[in-house]
Amino acid sequence: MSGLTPVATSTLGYALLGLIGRGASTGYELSLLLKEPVGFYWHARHSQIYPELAKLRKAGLVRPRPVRQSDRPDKKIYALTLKGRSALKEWVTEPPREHRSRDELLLKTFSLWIADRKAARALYESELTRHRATLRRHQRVARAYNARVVASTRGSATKAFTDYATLRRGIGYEREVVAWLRWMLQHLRVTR
Amino acid sequence: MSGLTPVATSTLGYALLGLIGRGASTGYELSLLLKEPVGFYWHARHSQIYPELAKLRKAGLVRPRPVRQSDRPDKKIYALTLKGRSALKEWVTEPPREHRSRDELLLKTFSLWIADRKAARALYESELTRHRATLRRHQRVARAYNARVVASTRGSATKAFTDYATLRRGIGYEREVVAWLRWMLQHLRVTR
DNA sequence: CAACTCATGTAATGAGTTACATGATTGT
DNA sequence: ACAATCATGTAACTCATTACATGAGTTG
Repeated sequence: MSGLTPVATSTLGYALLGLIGRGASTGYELSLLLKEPVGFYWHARHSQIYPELAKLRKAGLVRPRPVRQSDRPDKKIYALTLKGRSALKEWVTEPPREHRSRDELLLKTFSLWIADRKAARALYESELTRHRATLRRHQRVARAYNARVVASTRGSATKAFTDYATLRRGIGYEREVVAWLRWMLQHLRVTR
Repeated sequence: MSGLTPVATSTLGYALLGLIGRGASTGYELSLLLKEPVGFYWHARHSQIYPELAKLRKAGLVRPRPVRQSDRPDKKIYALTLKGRSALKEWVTEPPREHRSRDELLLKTFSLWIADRKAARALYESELTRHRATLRRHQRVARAYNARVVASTRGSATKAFTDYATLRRGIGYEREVVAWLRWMLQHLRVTR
């Protein structure tokens, strides 16, 4: 009667299902995606991905198709099974478990009262440079989507929309960090 | 000649040093702090804390003082050693290692194209409620500090300032999440 | 009388990183 | 010659969660 929780896999497993659901992929391709665009909010390395794919296969959520190649190593292209597709669909709208974020820079900030002022300035300045670069990168990518996709009224069930939605969050996040870093530096510059 | 990295402990170890450096504490007190105010950016449970305190003690970074009690269990109050204090001071301004954040809600958003629209709305609405509550809680706490502390010109080396700085980041973060969730809901409400 | 606070630990399991291992092709 | 790309795996280790374990005093 109530909402039973059908935990078929770990969150990483669902990350892989989500990627494979957009198009059949090899473990190698998944490792690239979980590094650069998707890796911004869910990161994993190949050493975690290959064993997880084996688990998904044993659970009947994905099916590999072996592809022989002559010039490069053979590969396996994974696709969702019907079971995998419905597991993904269910998981997507279940409330996320409270995840305890860990932000090392904030942890350092908490103890900044003990720090050398000059060293502190250097830290926040380099962080500002890093985050500004990330922000600009996100914005460059976003310009491609922008008006076209989102202005379309029935967009929210398209991959283009969900891509843009995550990007938008990334931009908002980085913008906020940059503003905060600038505020920090303002207060660290007052040397008196 | 160059900047050698003096990794004396894990990041959790430095989290504990940072807390103990503000005032000698028991493992129990540390576990409460790493749950509620500090836990917003670095969370840990008692089962991780007690073994870590033992490691810090063996490394000579903290020193426990046993306190016998009659009405409640005995306890150990940990204080920083000189070595512990300088380890903390060094760590604070070292660049944080690129931490790969994991945001389950964004991962779900990425695959939202597959979801049932009504279920999706419910998800983002409940997230909005949660984050609005957190934001209000942060803002209530911030009102106490506000003008008084930060307006003081030489504040940045005080615990009150660093507390306020982390809080401010928390407020900015939650505000951004709330704005993004509202944007998401706008697009999910268009049912056509 | 049940739940909560104070107080400290250990054990088992799961998640994630780093390192080990191999090997052809292509570009600098 | 050297590094990078494609391609897949395993092993050792660290980090983190959940569960096990105990026990007095207070609050509802």
